[in-house]
Amino acid sequence: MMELTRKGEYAIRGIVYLAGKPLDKVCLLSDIAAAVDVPPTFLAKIFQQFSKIGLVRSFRGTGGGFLLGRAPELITLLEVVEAVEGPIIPNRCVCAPQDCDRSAFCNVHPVWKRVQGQVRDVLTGVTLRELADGNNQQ
Amino acid sequence: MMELTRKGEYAIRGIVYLAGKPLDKVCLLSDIAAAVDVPPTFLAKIFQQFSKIGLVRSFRGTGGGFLLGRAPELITLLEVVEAVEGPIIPNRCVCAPQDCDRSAFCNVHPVWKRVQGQVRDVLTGVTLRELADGNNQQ
DNA sequence: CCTAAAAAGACATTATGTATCCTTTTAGGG
DNA sequence: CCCTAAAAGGATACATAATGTCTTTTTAGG
Ligand code: SF4
Ligand code: SF4
Repeated sequence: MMELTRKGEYAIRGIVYLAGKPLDKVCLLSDIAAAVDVPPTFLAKIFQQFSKIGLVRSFRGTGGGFLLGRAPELITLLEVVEAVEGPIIPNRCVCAPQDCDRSAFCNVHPVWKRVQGQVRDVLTGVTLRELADGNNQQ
Repeated sequence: MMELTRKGEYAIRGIVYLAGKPLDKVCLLSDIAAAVDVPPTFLAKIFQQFSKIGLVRSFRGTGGGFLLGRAPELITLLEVVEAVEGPIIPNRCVCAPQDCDRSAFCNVHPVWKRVQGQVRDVLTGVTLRELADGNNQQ
């Protein structure tokens, strides 16, 4: 239960790699993919998603590539995860109580709310800066 | 991400229903399924799993059915969830660091450990007694 | 023995995850 | 103005997991 998908794992690897580079260093997708050991075509899809919401910026054509959309200390792990995995929802009713007609009197419902809060808190408390420091720094 | 499956949801509904009954009241699967609005055949599979690990006790044949394996205040939500969904694993490496050769220098790894701990803490802090009280009590 | 009820196992269907491939767009450089 | 590099977008293929259902077997009471 509650398992991150490959996509999410790859997404984190990729963007943490970027976070370890200078902010203005344009990185080739193929280089990133090779460095973090992710299928390049898959990572391409992931970075397209990142690009759409501004987490990374992209440049096409010769000399193109990717760089981080913001300073790594301003990007939380929660943002990254939710960008590719969708919102943190331990149970359907957390997001859509109206879908379950038991939610009115259900004592389990608030527990999932609490789980959601805790997970979000942990992930919000971690920035890409912290994740990048100590390893792929150069 | 992190979404409970139907199976998990159904499992909780079913066992919470049992927890709301007297400890010695044998309940028919068909009755439970109807009361908590779950496909009976599916709930049967779930309760078989519960039965194997002693979370519920079962009796076959005429007059048979299910009852709770222990007092509801002694069964945590974590037990119930892990029984049907498997362990709480936010990422593969939490359970098997050796599977990822990056785990040695990875700063993300401890974050997932923390997530796991928080979720488990929340679920451990809730017993079936608390979940049953206030609604299907009779 | 007959019937009620759970256990066990096989099967069917759908949804999700995990990619790959091909075509199109964009941009730089000669 | 072309040629090439590189990302964007769309379609597709395959594997795995989720969500059930069905049938047969075992167990137990009356
Ligand atoms: S029964 Fe309770 S926990 Fe389950 S989906 Fe409905 S509100 Fe949520
Ligand atoms: S890279 Fe880090 S977070 Fe990802 S699987 Fe490996 S150890 Fe875990």
